[in-house]
Amino acid sequence: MPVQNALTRKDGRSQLASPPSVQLGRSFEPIGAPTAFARNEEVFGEGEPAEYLYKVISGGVRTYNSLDDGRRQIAAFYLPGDIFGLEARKFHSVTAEAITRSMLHAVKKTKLMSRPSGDLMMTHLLLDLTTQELHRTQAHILLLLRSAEERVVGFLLEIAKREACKREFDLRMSRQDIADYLGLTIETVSRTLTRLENAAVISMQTSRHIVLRYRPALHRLNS
Amino acid sequence: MPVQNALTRKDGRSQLASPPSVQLGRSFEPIGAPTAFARNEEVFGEGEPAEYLYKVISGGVRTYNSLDDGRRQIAAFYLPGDIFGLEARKFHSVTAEAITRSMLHAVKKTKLMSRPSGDLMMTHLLLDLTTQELHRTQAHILLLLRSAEERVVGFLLEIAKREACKREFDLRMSRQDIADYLGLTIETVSRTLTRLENAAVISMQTSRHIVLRYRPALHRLNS
DNA sequence: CGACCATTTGATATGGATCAAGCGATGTGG
DNA sequence: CCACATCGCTTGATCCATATCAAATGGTCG
Repeated sequence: MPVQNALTRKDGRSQLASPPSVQLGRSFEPIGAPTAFARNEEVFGEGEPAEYLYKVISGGVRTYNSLDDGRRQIAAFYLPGDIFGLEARKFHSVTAEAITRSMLHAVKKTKLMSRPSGDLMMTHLLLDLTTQELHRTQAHILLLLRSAEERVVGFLLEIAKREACKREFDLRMSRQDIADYLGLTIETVSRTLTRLENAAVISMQTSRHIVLRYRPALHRLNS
Repeated sequence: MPVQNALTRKDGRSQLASPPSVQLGRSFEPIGAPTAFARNEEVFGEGEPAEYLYKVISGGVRTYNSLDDGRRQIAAFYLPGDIFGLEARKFHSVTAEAITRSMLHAVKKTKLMSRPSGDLMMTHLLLDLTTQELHRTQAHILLLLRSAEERVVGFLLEIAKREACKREFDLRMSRQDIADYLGLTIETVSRTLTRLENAAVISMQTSRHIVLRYRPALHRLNS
């Protein structure tokens, strides 16, 4: 069931005061039907031509770079409502995969361009999206400098902010995904979550279900 | 003496096939005179309104976030020809300071907007700059995941690519600046450089003057 | 020359990686 | 319906890269 946040209401209009000119939904009025992707299915690969933008309807997507030493750096997670597929160059610099079964809405960029005043609209859309990506990326850098515990807490707060219920939610991604996003090992992520649970800061009914029990501590750790 | 690279020739036109629509110089034709900034002088501070774009004429600039624990994360170094001051929001999210005595050319954004077809041009300019920033930031993330040695080598190659002479150059920034950019301590940066010199991969006449002596080893380390 | 600041070098401590094993849920074939 | 394999996660023991603490060196400017 797709989560509907302020940027993804059916009518495609935001109710938030949009920082620059963020009305992303507007340019993404349904054209064609959403496509289904299976868990771990590739949406596009590094190096392929970047012709489409995608909007997550349900499920979730990870984008990543494969490192030469076999590791994987996850660049971002895209949750329902998020748009991805944006690239600076003509080709994708990351690979995108569904993290769970997902519905994605794809729009060909040239199609957007060809509509009346498409160029201006497209440029604005791209600027908004790029700006948002830049923000996300800068925040990611700041996260990577911190201790393992701070990274994990930062990650939980980041996800919580984007989920419908900010206090209790299911993680769509595996421990390995989280580790690859935070630049940690799976063991460290696991141990850190266990420690947070022991400290009664969070609780986990199952390994994928998180309850943020004591926010002040989380924000203190996230300082 | 400002370095002139392909993007900053006097006529403001690039000779490179520009990836998206990068013609940054064009919009930055001299309006008013450049301003001098002393070493460590602040150009703008975190939280201030972002009204101007700046172009580095000579010297260099660092942008950074102050971390709550007193550390400092340098987001980027801007060298002659680079444009900075771009912000997603209405306010600066970083502080900018001159790393050496620098000449900067400032252009008020509203001024660019008010010129004929200013809005379209401005949007394109912002998109180009934002895209470039996004690239830089993504590359920065990948750098931060590597070992100390790989980070330092990556940094040297990154700087070399942007300097006039790619084999031999002066570092405009201190060891502390480098450390804060790479998420390392000053001691680790220093030790790593010493080790590279002992391995005859680089040489340093002075601590600020770098000669890349053996590229293959550098690229191997950068893999 | 002397003070100051940036850099280097040395000794030790430690957070997180690595290696290894155990556990719990889920699914499959007999 | 149960034995068993598989997969994702957790837990434990040890190791190592980098931080930390401390001091020496060198370069610059008054």
